[in-house]
Order: sequence, then C-alpha cells, then structure tokens
Amino acid sequence: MEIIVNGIEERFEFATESFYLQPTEIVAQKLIGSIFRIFNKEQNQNVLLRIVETEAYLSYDDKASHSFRGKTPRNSAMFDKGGILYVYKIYGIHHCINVVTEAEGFGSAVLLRAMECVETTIDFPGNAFRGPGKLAKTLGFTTQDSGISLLGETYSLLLPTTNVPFRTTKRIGITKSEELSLRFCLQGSQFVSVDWKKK
DNA sequence: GCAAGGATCTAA
DNA sequence: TAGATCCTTGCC
Repeated sequence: MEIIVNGIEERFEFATESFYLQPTEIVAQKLIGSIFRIFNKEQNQNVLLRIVETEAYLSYDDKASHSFRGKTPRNSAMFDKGGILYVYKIYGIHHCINVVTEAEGFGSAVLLRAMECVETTIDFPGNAFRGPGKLAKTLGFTTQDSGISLLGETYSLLLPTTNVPFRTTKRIGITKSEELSLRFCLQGSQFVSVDWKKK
C-alpha cells in the first residue's frame, strides 16, 4: 500500500498478528513511523495517522507498568494476546491508548503518545494528537474501547517497509522504574509531545 | 506552578 | 471502607 507522507510516497504493509507478539521494546520501536488507520465504512470516514512517539511498558521488572502487580479487572486487556488496544483512564480526566503486545498472559503494552495526521476525511485541530490524553480525546477512545482488535477492518496498523530513524529517551510522567529508557520518538519530528519537567 | 477529577487498588 | 495513587492537561 502506497501512502504519501510529507509529499513523499512510501510503501506500507498491514501489521499481522505475529508483529504484535514480538518483544514489547521491539514493537514500540517499530511503531515509530508506522500508520494507525481508522476506516469506518458506514460513516465513510478514513483517517491515517503516523505514530511519532511511543513508550514501552514491560511485563516484568517494570514497576511503572499497570501489569506489575498482576492482572486486575482494569488491566485485563493488557494480559490478552497482542494485537488489541488497552485503554485506561488517568487522573480521572484523560484516557490513554496502548497497543497490547506479546503472547497471552504477558501483560505488556506500548503507550501511543503522539501522532501526526497524514490523511483524513474529518477535520481535526492542529495539535489534536500531540500528547496521549489529547490523542485519545480526539479519537473519542474511552475505557469502553479497551480490547478492540487492530487486526480488523476498522482499526489497523500499517508498517513502513524501510527503516525509520528514531530517538530513545526515558519515559515521561512516571515515578517508578524511571531509569528505563523505553520511550521512542521519530527523529526530527515536530509532532512529539513536549516534556516540561525534564532537563 | 498546580488543581481538576474519578476510577482503581491496597490495607485495615 | 477509607485513603493514596495515577503512563495528563490546561489552566493560573
């Protein structure tokens, strides 16, 4: 599938289930530069968003991960097989969207933090996808959408066929396992979320 | 700089 | 059942 990104035609391929079953750090890295596709046949809506910022949350030794204390009603989607969405509410106000990774029972996911609109039939405000909370709000995702498949017709991911340069940094907004460098950003992108607290 | 805001988990 | 915590944002 050819998609024009910033005036350049690039080739993408649909992510299959095996993609999501890879180690979480790998999935988080490969998601940089890939396209999140929302296709609604009935409403004739098509949205293509390029992912420019992600964070990995591991199934072990990661105290910042929701899965660290085991499976609960809230995080159960995280323990399902990779290839679905895990949506949770944070600070009682915002929602955050994660892509569940690895095999069933692992409890790992990749947080989508920022995206860039590539193509859409809907009008969105300019900064609508910069930051995890805004991103979820703009797309209208709530905890009700936790568990949605990324392998269906409506929601899918398109992977670039060429290597995408990315930056690795520490994660944002967490107080545990802060030292882990599990945040990935598209090199040179103006669309990554701003980290106010960091040096 | 910090409050809003509510679900969720933990400890009692 | 009460109290702390929280992968944020847009106010002041």
